[in-house]
Amino acid sequence: MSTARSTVKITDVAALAGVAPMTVSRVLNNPGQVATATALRVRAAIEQLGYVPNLIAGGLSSRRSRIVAAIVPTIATPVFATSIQAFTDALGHAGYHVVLGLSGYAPGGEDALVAAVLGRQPDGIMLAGAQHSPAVRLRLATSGIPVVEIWDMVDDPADMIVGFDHASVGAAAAGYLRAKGHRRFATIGADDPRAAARRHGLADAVRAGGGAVLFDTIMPAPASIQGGRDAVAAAMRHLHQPVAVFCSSDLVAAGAVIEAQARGLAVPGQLAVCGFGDFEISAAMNPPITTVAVDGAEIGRAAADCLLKRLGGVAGPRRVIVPFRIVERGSA
Amino acid sequence: MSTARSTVKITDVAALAGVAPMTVSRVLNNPGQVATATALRVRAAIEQLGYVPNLIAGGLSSRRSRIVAAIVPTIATPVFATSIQAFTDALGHAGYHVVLGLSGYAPGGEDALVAAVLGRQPDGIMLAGAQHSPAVRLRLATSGIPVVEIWDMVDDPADMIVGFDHASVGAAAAGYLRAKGHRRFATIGADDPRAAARRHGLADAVRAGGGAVLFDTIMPAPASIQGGRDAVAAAMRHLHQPVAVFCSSDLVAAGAVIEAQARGLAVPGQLAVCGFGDFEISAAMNPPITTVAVDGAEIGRAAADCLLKRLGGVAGPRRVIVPFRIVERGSA
DNA sequence: TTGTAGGCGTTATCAG
DNA sequence: CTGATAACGCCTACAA
Repeated sequence: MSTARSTVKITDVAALAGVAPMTVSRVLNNPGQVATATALRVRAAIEQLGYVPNLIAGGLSSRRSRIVAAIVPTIATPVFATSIQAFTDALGHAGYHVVLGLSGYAPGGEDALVAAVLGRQPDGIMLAGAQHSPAVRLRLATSGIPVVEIWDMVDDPADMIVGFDHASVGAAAAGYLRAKGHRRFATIGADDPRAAARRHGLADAVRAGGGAVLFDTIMPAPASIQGGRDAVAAAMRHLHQPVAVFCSSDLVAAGAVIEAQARGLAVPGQLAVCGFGDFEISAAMNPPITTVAVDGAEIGRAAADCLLKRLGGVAGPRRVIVPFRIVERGSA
Repeated sequence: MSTARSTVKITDVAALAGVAPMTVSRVLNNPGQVATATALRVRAAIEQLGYVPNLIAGGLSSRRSRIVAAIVPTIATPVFATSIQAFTDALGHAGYHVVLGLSGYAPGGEDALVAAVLGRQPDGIMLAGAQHSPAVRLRLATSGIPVVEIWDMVDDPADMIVGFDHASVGAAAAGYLRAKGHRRFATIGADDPRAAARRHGLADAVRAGGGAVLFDTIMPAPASIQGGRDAVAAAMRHLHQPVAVFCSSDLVAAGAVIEAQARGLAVPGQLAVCGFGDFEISAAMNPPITTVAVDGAEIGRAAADCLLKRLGGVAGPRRVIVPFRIVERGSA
């Protein structure tokens, strides 16, 4: 490859190879349609000129941008970061690029972002959660492109959805903790809709079983370790008997364990702690933290698969349930 | 906004508003040039039709994609995630979208990614680190677009660079720990070039001061809490006197503290621990972890500023040094 | 302040 | 298997 100028275009390659631009295009996009000898000459010319196809022009012409948008509240927390990582990897291998949109946790942050990103003519779009404003839903519907929602599960997704039911997570945690003999509960969680669903799932199951939820702490999203510490510190002013705390995130759970230990409370004896997410920190703590494990990377991969299937014209499932499971460790 | 079909284009808006397409374009891109009354009619038409400009077409025509590429090894670790978060936010406010590229830590992962993403005709590109293959450097140079490297500092950046010198971080940590009376050291770190530079910076300073580095542990990148635990567990078979460990990441440092506590070693008495990054976990641990703080979000913001300045035709600094500082806490 | 003409670089389509 | 032609939807440049 020579030190080519930046403006090598398909016509330059075609001229050097002695073919029409269309043939160069075919070598790149439909190699099977081109005679081997011709393709060889074209590839040599591409190499020699350092030609990089202009995907903007190609996208305009073909009406396929080969871009997929991914919109999540934040990537500064492991939940979405792992999914985005896997999603981007999977799509990258298929020749797609991911445009990242960070909507924050403020209501309405999503709308402007979706509008802006749709102007990019993405071939598909991925969104965190299944709760979107009517404006967003309308935009998605009129855009006509495949949509995958992730990290949630509802009966009526906008299009496709990959995740699990959060209320069931709470119920499963309640079942596990009850089986361990706990009857008094507390929750600590971030102010976000999915965390709320898990909290309610736990509370409903606990009450149905004759237990009690003595204390709820809600902190601004995203969840944090320090938030967990602070919440336990505050709760200890009110709670004078052992409880089991269900945390909206393993970060919170880790904070709860740290604060308990700093106060000389036995974990799980005086404070049993159950987290959510199975982040790395949970297995590495001492005691290791019992948690509800969800494979965020698998969610990202599955979401990419859904999109790629649809873009390939294959009808895939509308709802993909990625299982969660309770990982019993030392903290509860 | 009615439930418009997906293919509303600028000519539709123009027809409805009774103006030329160019006037619609001006309303969107150069509002100052259009009479207020005209602009009002145009905006009404845009609203009514639910028009979303096709940025692909606009980009092809204007030769400005309003896309910026960001290429980092991973976002599954707080280091780059916070920078990407801030970078994306800052550019989003200026009307740019970020295309995310995840190169991994394997050598050569960057090359294909840069080539592919340059086909997208980004207006600028951000890369983690200042060490790139000759192929990548050539591509960047011939592309002619602004480049910002982040999280490193060298004399000869590809173009612009925002970060700090990693050897100095190691030296500063050594200085701090020596002042605390430590003479025996160990390092635990990920196998990545910047971590290596910090390690060497520490080792050089330690030796220059008559101290000794007794033990080095290198783990595959990215760094992890469990990696820190394992490293301390392994080191304890060889070390029978107190040492100060310098960790390549606060995750590693947290693992070191957890493992030490699990073994009944006093921190900092028998094992002093210094981390890097000032991630949330460090302040929240007990004892809280002494670390070298770097503002990853500030790096992302500054990188965005550099790019935006250049794209706006303003000459900015080539090298922006984002300071680090030692945060003294309980672990060292 | 507004409009007209032309082209951005590629690919769909149809013809050979 | 290869080529010619005509868009794709918008914006730059110039003209009125």
